[in-house]
Amino acid sequence: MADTARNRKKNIRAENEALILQAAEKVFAEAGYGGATMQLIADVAGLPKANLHYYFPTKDELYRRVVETIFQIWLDAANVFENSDGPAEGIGAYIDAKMEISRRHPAGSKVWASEVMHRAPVIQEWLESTLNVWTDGRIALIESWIAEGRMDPVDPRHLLYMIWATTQHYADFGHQIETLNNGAPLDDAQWETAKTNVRRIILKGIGVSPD
Amino acid sequence: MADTARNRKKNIRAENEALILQAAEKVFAEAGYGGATMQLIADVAGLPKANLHYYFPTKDELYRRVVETIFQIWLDAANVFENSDGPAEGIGAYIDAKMEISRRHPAGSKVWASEVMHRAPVIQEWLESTLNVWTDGRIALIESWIAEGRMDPVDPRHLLYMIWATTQHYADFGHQIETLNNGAPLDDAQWETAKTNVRRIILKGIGVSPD
DNA sequence: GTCTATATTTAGATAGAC
DNA sequence: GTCTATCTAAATATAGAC
Repeated sequence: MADTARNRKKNIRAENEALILQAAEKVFAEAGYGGATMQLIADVAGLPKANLHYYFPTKDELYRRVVETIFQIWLDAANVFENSDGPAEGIGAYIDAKMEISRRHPAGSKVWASEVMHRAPVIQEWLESTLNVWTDGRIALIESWIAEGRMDPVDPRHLLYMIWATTQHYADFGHQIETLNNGAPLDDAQWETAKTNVRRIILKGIGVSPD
Repeated sequence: MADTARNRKKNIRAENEALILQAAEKVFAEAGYGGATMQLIADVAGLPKANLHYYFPTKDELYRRVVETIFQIWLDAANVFENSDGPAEGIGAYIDAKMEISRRHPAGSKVWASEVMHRAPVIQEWLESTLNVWTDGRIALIESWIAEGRMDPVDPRHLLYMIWATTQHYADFGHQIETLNNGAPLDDAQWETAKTNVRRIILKGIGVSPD
């Protein structure tokens, strides 16, 4: 009985936190940290402002939680890189995965971009540790592929930057892309075209023939 | 005499406006529109806050002026595209010009990115007119190169997006790149490496051999 | 766990002396 | 043209009844 009550409370908490985090991601993405207000997030979430402060004591804490959920998604996508047996599959799948994230989580991508542009007040430590280690590992992997003659001797670091830049552009600059598409979001076929072009140009650019 | 006095006043105005615009660009880039405060901009410019309001009545007006100065720079760079006789020179020079802008005007690039991410409240009209026309013109030019067999039949639109994304990434995500470079900004040699890699991968990726 | 009312701080903007 | 003092609005955050 006590357990049931406790579980019900837990569920309410989990549901409301998820609701608030979703609204916050959207508002932080569209207005930036400084432009976002607790009132607006509350309105989007459909809750009174005081409830936000009940679940997340400060705006800063809420923002931090939003950012954390994002790089978890990115880390998951990074695995396709590891579980491949060559540049065509590994880099190709990584590009596909990143394009899919841009399509499915555009708000998250924008929050990340904004955070980095503002000198990463929240994720600086993570950039220096996790991302740095991940990048070095991927660079080593790419260098081994180059040594085996499976792709051109490009600078792996700048190749990674190009992949990040190009794939995230479809989320971060989605509004510009939409405007240049007569005000309409890319449809399924257009996303497919985008994905194919990005993958083909980059793979050919580094001397890899697609599978 | 009256003329001299008038000119002196004009100079003071011009100088102070330039001083404020420079400080504002920096602050808007680092804090976003919502995070930037007139007080902070005034501090960076070394002027009392009231002076900002004397030269720029509202924060909105000041921001608008900052954004305007940026796309003038971008438009100038776009000309190298036109005055070329083929994809190797035209696209190669455009990439170089955009990389150089990312290096010299990182703050401006960030303000632009932020503006687009927030659904372009100030530049929407300009996106729909000037940028749209410019893009269509460049697409037609690239399509003519493709028809002449001077490059692969890629989708010109997504090629342009890739160039924008990759070159601007070096400004917008400069902090992340710096962090992954042991906390140091890219030096001359590293910028050269970046530029060479970007140009080479993209040109090869679209079937163009460099000059 | 919810929500109205409110305390407190800080922002954008202006008045008015110099 | 400069700058101190100040107004007003809006933001974060909390108190306390329910």
